[in-house]
Amino acid sequence: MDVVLQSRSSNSMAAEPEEETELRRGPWTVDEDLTLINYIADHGEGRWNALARAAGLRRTGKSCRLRWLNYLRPDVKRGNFTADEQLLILDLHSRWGNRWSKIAQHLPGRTDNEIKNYWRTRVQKHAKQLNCDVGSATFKDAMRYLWMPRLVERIHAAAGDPTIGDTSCASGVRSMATTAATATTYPENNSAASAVTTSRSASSGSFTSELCGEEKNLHVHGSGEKTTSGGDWMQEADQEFWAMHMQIQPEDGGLFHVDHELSGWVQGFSDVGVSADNLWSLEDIWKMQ
DNA sequence: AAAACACGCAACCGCCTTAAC
DNA sequence: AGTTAAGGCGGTTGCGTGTTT
Repeated sequence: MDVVLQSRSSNSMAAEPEEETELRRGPWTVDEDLTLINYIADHGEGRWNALARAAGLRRTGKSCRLRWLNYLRPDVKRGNFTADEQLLILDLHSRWGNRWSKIAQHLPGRTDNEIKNYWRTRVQKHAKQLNCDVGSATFKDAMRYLWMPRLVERIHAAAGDPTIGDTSCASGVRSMATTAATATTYPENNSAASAVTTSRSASSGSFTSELCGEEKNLHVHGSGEKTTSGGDWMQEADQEFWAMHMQIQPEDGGLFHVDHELSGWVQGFSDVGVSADNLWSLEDIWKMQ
């Protein structure tokens, strides 16, 4: 069943007579959207190839399906992801990987395409800034112990949680436990290493040693952050991440360990006389590499 | 003001699975 | 059991737009 596809760069709707049977590609027009919406309203969705023909749309069934599911469906939620949604994405991705449609099932109104785009544009960008792979232990550490707790802080702050002033590792993860536990249910919750599993153990009292290695609270700097779901919370967490992996002083005066993956860098920094205090910007880190 | 660059996102591609015949 | 078409999914592309130089 060969079809002739009109070039993506050619958006002209003024088809020549001999092109009447050509399938269109590229951005959808308002007319096409209305045609699809009206047809589905009358006849329902499914059997997309037949639907495309019956509706008089010169599109593939696949294209119609994609347009409907990702854009035209009335329950599609638009706009930025909330902190809850971002937290959920990070958590579910940590256990399921790139199973976008599966992840999307737990975010009502969000499409797999949108989540995939979010991951690629936001999350992978930060992995790149940390100069690590998204599958690396370094990145997972940053995600679990800093980005996710930071998101939970934002969720609680937005909800007016008075305990949110305490931004310690323990309190952040403790908060994450309650939020993640109530955010959704996980039909395949079998990942012992996942952040939420960890945080669930946190609620039973063993979180501090699990997450921080020692019974020490890491004091992270309040940055006058906004309590809305927007903002570059990852950037802030990046800074905390590097601060935590340098040998900075916890509240009791002890020292944190330095991860194996980062020890080389840390040594390099100390070689050139760089302390944790002036490592507030990733830009500086890149320059020093 | 203009060119270069970076980013976000809609849409397409190709592969795999499933269902119908 | 084999074939084929449709649906579903993850990966990738390319365009529009905003930002930086």
